[in-house]
Amino acid sequence: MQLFMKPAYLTHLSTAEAAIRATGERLTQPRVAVLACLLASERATSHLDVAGMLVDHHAVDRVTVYRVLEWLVNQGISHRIAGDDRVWRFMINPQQTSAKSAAHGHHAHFTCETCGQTFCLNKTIPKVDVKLPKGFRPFEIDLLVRGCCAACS
Amino acid sequence: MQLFMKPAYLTHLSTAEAAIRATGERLTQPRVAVLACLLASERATSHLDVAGMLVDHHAVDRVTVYRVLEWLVNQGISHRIAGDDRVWRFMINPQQTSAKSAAHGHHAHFTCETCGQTFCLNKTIPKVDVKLPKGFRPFEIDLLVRGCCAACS
DNA sequence: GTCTCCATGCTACTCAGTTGCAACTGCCAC
DNA sequence: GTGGCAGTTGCAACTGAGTAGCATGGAGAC
Repeated sequence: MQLFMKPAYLTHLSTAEAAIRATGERLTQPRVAVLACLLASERATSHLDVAGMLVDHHAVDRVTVYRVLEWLVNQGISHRIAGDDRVWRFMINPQQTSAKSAAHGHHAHFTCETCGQTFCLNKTIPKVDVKLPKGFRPFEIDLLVRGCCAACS
Repeated sequence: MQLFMKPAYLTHLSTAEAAIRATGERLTQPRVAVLACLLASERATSHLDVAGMLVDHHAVDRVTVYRVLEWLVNQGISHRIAGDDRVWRFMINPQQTSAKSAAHGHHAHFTCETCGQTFCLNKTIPKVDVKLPKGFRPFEIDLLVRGCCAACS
């Protein structure tokens, strides 16, 4: 008898598998499971969240979660955000498949000061017009909006 | 005989003292010294940098440095930035004196990926035009530009 | 099926930041 | 100037995110 709902990430396992195959790197169970977690989450996810989601069906060592998340960033599949609580949070890049260039450019996020959750704003890319001092060259622009999300308003 | 140069922050002690008096809170040596350090620094300063600057003339316990820096943020005198290395860095607010509202609004910073230093861009406030999803209310916008600073270019 | 090399899991570690508590001190009232 | 007290500081111990080293395991090539 199954008393608990299936975790949402299980429905993303095949997508995750395909994305990892596309990189040409090794296909392993922890990589598929961690990526499926990110795919299933609409919000920025910490390593602890990932480990928590996996604990029932694909228990993965916490160090491995760290390494897989870093690997996903290196592959350009996801990117990471430094939160106010000194915890890295991870999100799938809008262009899910692995083009490494996707890791660079604009990132825009919204952090709710009430519930602490972080959302990606990349669907509505903000216009930013920055004038830098002489000699400063920009590579990448991160935008973080703090406020109150729809659920907490 | 004085073999070493006077640390730069010593010239800011009186300004720091005045700013702390203006808050109406207690005037203590660690508060004056830490604030003088921030005033003397054009870049974002970590608690370790502050403790290092003070070690010769105003040695302050590291826990006290943490507490004073947090107090300065609460007073609206400075603000803090979460860096890529999970270390808080602190900067004086452009409107140095203590209006608490100064802590809210726009913050714009530039982080050099070569030397790791963070600069404040508030002299040239960038234009940001963000469209948020329905129900999301913004309080504050942080902008972080990554790139290469003038010295490293 | 075998072999090789990369990924994983485990343990131990580092380090930024926090907590608890006793001692100290700035400031106000007298 | 003195006394009292609340807020601040310093110290030691702790927490928790992230990292390093190393033996083992397993994916993929042959």
